[in-house]
Parts: sequence; structure tokens; C-alpha cells
Amino acid sequence: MKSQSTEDYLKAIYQLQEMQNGEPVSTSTLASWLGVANASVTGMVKRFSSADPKLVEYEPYTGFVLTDAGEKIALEVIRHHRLIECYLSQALGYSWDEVHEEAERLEHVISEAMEDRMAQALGNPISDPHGDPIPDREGNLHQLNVIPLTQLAVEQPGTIRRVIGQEPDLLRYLAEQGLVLSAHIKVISKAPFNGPISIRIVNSSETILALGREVAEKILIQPSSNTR
Amino acid sequence: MKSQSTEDYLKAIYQLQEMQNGEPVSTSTLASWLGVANASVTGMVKRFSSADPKLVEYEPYTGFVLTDAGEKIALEVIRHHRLIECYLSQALGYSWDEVHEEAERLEHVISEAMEDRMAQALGNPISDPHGDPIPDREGNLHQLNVIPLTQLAVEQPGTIRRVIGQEPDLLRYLAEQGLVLSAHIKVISKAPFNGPISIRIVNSSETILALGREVAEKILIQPSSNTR
DNA sequence: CAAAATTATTAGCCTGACCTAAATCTTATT
DNA sequence: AATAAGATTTAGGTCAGGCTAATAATTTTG
Ligand SMILES: [Mn+2]
Ligand SMILES: [Mn+2]
Ligand SMILES: [Mn+2]
Ligand SMILES: [Mn+2]
Repeated sequence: MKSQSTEDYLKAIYQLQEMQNGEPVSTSTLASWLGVANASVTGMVKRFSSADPKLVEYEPYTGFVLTDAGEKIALEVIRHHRLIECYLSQALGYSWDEVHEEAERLEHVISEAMEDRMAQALGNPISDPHGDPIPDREGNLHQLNVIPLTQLAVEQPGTIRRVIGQEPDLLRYLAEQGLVLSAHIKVISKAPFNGPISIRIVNSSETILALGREVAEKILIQPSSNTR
Repeated sequence: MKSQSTEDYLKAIYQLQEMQNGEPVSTSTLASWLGVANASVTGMVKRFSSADPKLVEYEPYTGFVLTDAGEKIALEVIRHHRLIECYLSQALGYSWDEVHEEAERLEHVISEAMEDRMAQALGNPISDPHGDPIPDREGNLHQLNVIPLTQLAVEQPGTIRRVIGQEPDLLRYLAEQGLVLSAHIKVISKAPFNGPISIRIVNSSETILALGREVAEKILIQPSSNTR
């Protein structure tokens, strides 16, 4: 098994690549994501690119991308992470703002046997408590058909399917407002000049919530047919 | 949190001290227990004894014992380990020969919150799947009233309460023979010259099992009043 | 397009946790 | 009491994963 640091680096590179549509990741992006010095990233990435098998393709001053071998490890760690999040939430009563931190350490130490047992106990879930997809044993991810709340048209109803990011404060705030997975919402209005987006939770209180764009960008919605 | 190595060293010292009735542990004993070189132990123990707070009392060429601070950490790790063993066995269907290896890594990464949730889910167990006592949050251990099977008198019935050691092969073998926790047994005979001990499982088959002294030494029995 | 600002790499250092080989201390044996 | 055997420590080295400070490359900007 790779070290905890190696696994966290590869996972982070995978996630940054994903956020950047496959673009090479830069040293400083990864460094600030992981909270280490730039020089530490350069050092690690150089080692990854001369490991056998090579884990990243590294072009100095340009950036790096995962090789197939590196991606495989990243996906294994992500599978662990998200299964653990599910398990903690379902079996041990964790709330969605608590699971991430615990999973961040557990992901590196569980055996394949434990992974399998948890998956089985959970009925092979395909997404975690935040709606993030769980790779299967072969590393395949299902694709959700979602758009950011910022892009949902006014009056267009939709369902919350995923929340990007793990900040506990934000997750707790959203849950308090009733903005949880599977909640049905409708955009009432979008203030101009990047102003807040006002939404209503369908079949619930009539209260209207105003969300900043930053937050709305992180809420992914599956649009549903317009029920007038 | 201390490093995984530090936690494993302190736990090992605790367990060796326990096995030696509080005698100082020697460098080579700990080295072979942990599977590292003697020089590695000397190095680690020196660091422990000059840490703040001091974790071991170290007398060169003589040995070392845990300080209160060191023992506190050891007991925390042991609590983690044994709770995890229980949890894996109860909640995820692990058998008693599988739990140890998994717990050996998980013990270092679970949060206090997870410890509490597992303990609660299990109803605050006081012993693990091998009958090893689980320290409570303050580090208190309950004491079992048991003797090794080798010391049980012929015809004296008793109950298996604990099995010392974690070798999966031995544990599997014992389970196959019906020698599990709570099994009622009776010694039929003890062969002389350190020969095997023959026992019978009460209320079960009439089969007589012959156990070597090495094995019998590891099976701890709570004697019961002689029925008959 | 040259200078300034930004970003990345290199150089050099540190700590934890290991190792082997050499030196030293302790204990047992003659 | 001297020596041999055994246990332990010291010396010196490696490797991963971090750091800071100095240097070099790239990008932005006046
Ligand atoms: Mn992690
Ligand atoms: Mn998640
Ligand atoms: Mn361990
Ligand atoms: Mn145990």
C-alpha cells in the first residue's frame, strides 16, 4: 500500500483535474489545496513521475496529470472515502457535515475485505451523503445529469442531487434550511449583477431563501419537467 | 495525536510489562515483539524518555517502563483496538481470527467521537471477541477471575473466558473444535511429562480433545463449582 | 519589449523511523 | 579474576516528507 501522503496527493490531483476538465494541475494549485509548500509538491511530484510504475506525467513549469496507474490509486482511495462516509452516516449516525473528516483518515487503512463488507452492508451504494458518486471496484463512476443551481432557470423546478465541497459550516447551514439531497426546489428569482438567487422548497414551507452565488454554484440540481 | 509507530511501541511496552508483572522491558524483547532491530528500539525509547511529557522511564542496559503519561496513551490505543475488534465482529460479521489485523491499523486513526459511537452501538462492551478486557474511557480494566487451562484440575468444570494471542491459525483451529468463549469444558486427564491435556466440551459431543500445553496455556478458564 | 511580478524549481536542512556494523557494557563460565 | 558470550548502545547511513531561502523560468504589464 502507498503511504497516506502519496494517496492524498494522488486523490487531490484527480479531483483538481476533474474540476479543471482534465487540464494539467499546477504546483501552486495542488500546494494550496493540500496546505503544503510549493517546494514540497515539486519534490513529491518528481518522485511520482520517476516511480515505477510512473504515477504522474510531469512537465516542469507546466504541470502534471495522473497516469493510468496514478488514476487507479486515486479512484481506489476515493471509493474508500465515499463508502466510509456512507457507512458512518448510515450505520453510526454521523451527519453529513461530520463524515468527511473521519473518512479522510480511515480511507488509507481499511482492507479490501472491509471495503467489501461495508459496501455489502450498505447495498452497494452509488453515491455518498453529499451525492458524490462512488466508483465501483473497477473505478467506474456513474454520471449525474445535473446543473449548478446558478444555471437553473427561474420557475424551473428541480431536485438537489449533490453538494460540492466539504466545509462543515456550509453543510450544516444548508441542512438547517432544508437544502438536503432529494429536496425539491424552484428558483423564484435571480438578482442581477451576480446577486443572490431566491428559491423555495417545494412541498414545504412557503419561506423563500436567498442564496449567494458562491453557495448556489455548489448545489447541483437535477431539473424536472416544469409542473407549472 | 502520536504517530502510529509511537502508539504501537507504547502499546507493546504496556502489554509486555503486563506479561512480566510490571518488570522493566528489555530492548531485545520489545525489538523481537515488534519485528524491528534492537538499535531501532534503543533509538525510539531514548526519544520517548526525553519527550515532554516523558513517556517511559529508561535505564540504559536495564530496561524501561511506561510513565503514567505513556500508560495513558497505551490504554487509549488498547481501548480503540478492542472496541474496533468488537465492532467489526458484531456489526460487520468478522470472525475472531480476522479482527485483529484490521484493528491494528484502524486503532490509530479513529476519532474520540467514533470511539464513543461504536461503544454506544455495542452497548459499552467490557471485553473484545477474544475475551480481552476493554479499558473504559478513564483507562480502568476489569479483572477476570480466570486460570490457564493448564492449571484447571482434572474433573473440574469451567468456562472459556479468554484466549491469549492473536494468531489466526490458532483461533480458527480452536473455533473449529468448539473452543469458543463461553464454552463449558472439563479436563479429563493431563498426560505426565508436560504431555497433552484432554478435555471434553460439556453439553456437546462426547468427543475428547487433546491439547498441547502451549495451546492450553493460552486458554483462560473461569472454574465453576464441581457439578457431580 | 523590457522590467516587474508571479510561479516554479533547486539547494540545503530537519525530523521520524528504520537499518547495519562497530563498540561497549553486563553476565556467565571456567 | 579473566575471558568469552550475549545484550545493548553508538555511529553512521537511508528514505519519505516536510520546511525556508535562493535562483530561475514564465507571464504580465507599463
Ligand atoms: Mn486522506
Ligand atoms: Mn463526500
Ligand atoms: Mn497498530
Ligand atoms: Mn483482542
